[in-house]
Amino acid sequence: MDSNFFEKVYDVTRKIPYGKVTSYGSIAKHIGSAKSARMIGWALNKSELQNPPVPAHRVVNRNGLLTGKNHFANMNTMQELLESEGVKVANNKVVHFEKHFWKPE
DNA sequence: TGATTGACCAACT
DNA sequence: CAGTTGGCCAATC
Repeated sequence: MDSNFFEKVYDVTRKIPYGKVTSYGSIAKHIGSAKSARMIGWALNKSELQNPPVPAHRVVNRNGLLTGKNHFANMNTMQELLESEGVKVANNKVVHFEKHFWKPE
């Protein structure tokens, strides 16, 4: 509504199907600003305050690296969630990232 | 109110 | 090849 940016970020992030992941840049690009990927991080940071909560663990950087794991309650949370959904994670990085990569329509 | 930072990405040096 | 800078927008200090 007012915060179109965050709204879109949350909306797209919630649309990520089970066992899929996406990158900040893709979301930002889908929103309209490919360079505002930094804002995605801000949005997801507050995502836990949003209702319903946003699966921020399905959002990784361009390299498939779990850059945001540090912002989770526990650093293992993100990796465990991804593995729990079928996404293999090695060294805080998504394995076969492009394979699990999901692009917002 | 001005300056800094922030879960990024891409280009340049 | 590695480090720095620019860019985007919003929130925090």
